[in-house]
Amino acid sequence: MERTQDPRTVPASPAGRRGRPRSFDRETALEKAIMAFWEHGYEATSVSDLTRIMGIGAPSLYAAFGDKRALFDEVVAEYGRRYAAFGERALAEEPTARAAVARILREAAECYTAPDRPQGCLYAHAATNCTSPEVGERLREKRNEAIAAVESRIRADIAAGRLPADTDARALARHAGAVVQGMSQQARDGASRAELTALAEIALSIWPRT
Amino acid sequence: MERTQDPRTVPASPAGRRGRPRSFDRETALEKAIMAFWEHGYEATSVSDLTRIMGIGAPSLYAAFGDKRALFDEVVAEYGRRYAAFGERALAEEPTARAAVARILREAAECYTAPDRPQGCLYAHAATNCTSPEVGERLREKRNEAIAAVESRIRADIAAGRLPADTDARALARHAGAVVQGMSQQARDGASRAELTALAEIALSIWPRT
DNA sequence: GTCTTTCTGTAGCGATCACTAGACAAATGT
DNA sequence: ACATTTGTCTAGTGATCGCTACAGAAAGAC
Repeated sequence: MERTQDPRTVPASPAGRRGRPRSFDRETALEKAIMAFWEHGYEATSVSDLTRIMGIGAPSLYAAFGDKRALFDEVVAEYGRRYAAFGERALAEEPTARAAVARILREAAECYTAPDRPQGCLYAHAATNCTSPEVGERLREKRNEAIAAVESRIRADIAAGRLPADTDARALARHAGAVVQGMSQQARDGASRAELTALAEIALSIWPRT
Repeated sequence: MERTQDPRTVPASPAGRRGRPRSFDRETALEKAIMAFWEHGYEATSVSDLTRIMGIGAPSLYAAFGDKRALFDEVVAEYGRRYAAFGERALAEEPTARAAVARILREAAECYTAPDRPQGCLYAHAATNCTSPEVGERLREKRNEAIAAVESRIRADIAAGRLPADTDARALARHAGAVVQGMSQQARDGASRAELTALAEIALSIWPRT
């Protein structure tokens, strides 16, 4: 539990590592995998797709990442850190639930239509209709956790008197979540950034003005 | 072009049809296929899944429906007639765009959480992350057509003076579409009918009171 | 140098995919 | 009766799936 670090996640070459060093950069390979899963989803991205896109052989992929499922788990985690953190940041940094949701909707419109990236949200689309139930369940939890986080932020505002006491926090959170999820779908269906932004502004008008 | 009717779609047994009659009911087999594709999506439903669920052998399936792709096309068409027609009906029957959208959102909450049926909307989920691009494109068109239909209904109301002249019809239609699509996702993620109904009522509050 | 360790490339594993050839079964037409 | 037409069944097609055995290549340890 001291020197034993998982050899798969280690950068391979720096001092102490014996044997032939890895011939590819693990991080950039993971980034390619993120893009592939993001665009085509878990099932529709085959291991041979991955090896071609990542530029490595299958045995190298399995040595570095475990198996397809473990690679996807790592992709989901890294995607969360790199591309889906704007939600948590907004909830943490904005002074009110309304401001947080407003920022989430606006940033979602931008994030989901960023050029040179797959459109929409990986959490929403990469594991729908999944043969492996656990993979689908993993992203389902991510979606429900996101809605629950908004809900508890709303509850905090209600408790602080910033929102009416009879506010239906759960429904309000589900509404925000539904709009975000619908925006992701529409981004994949070809909606422009301007269209999603206009959509988001309309959705925001349900919130009582502060 | 007169007596030649596609033998695959004909009920098989009534007078005039020679040869061994079909040993299963084509309509109920199609209904089973609808449920299977609705629940698991196009790719995740294998032909052997279908033959097991429909209770027929693979050659019978291919003789009666063509191939997997043609069966799915027929499933989509029948699903549209049986389960997704509430949208068109609302747009045709309600006196205003607002009333139509209100009815669509409320009926979607019910339709997407009907017991003993797959949750959510087949159009929204059955062909995401699809290996075959045409299949995915087919349902994408359905989704975009639905939004366009709402948009033109809104434009009619604007032209008739029932909505302000500066109303952004496209954004308003996309908003309604996003809410419906998000409701479908959340139904699949476990939301109850009551939760979706509450969500829908909130979304409706963006519309100016008539 | 040689030994050990680790990674890479080839080549192929068994399982499943969508799909079908061919033999038999069951109806109608004459 | 018999021929014709059509459906069903068994059994299997080639292709692809995720994954890996094995041999050779490239590094540190001695």
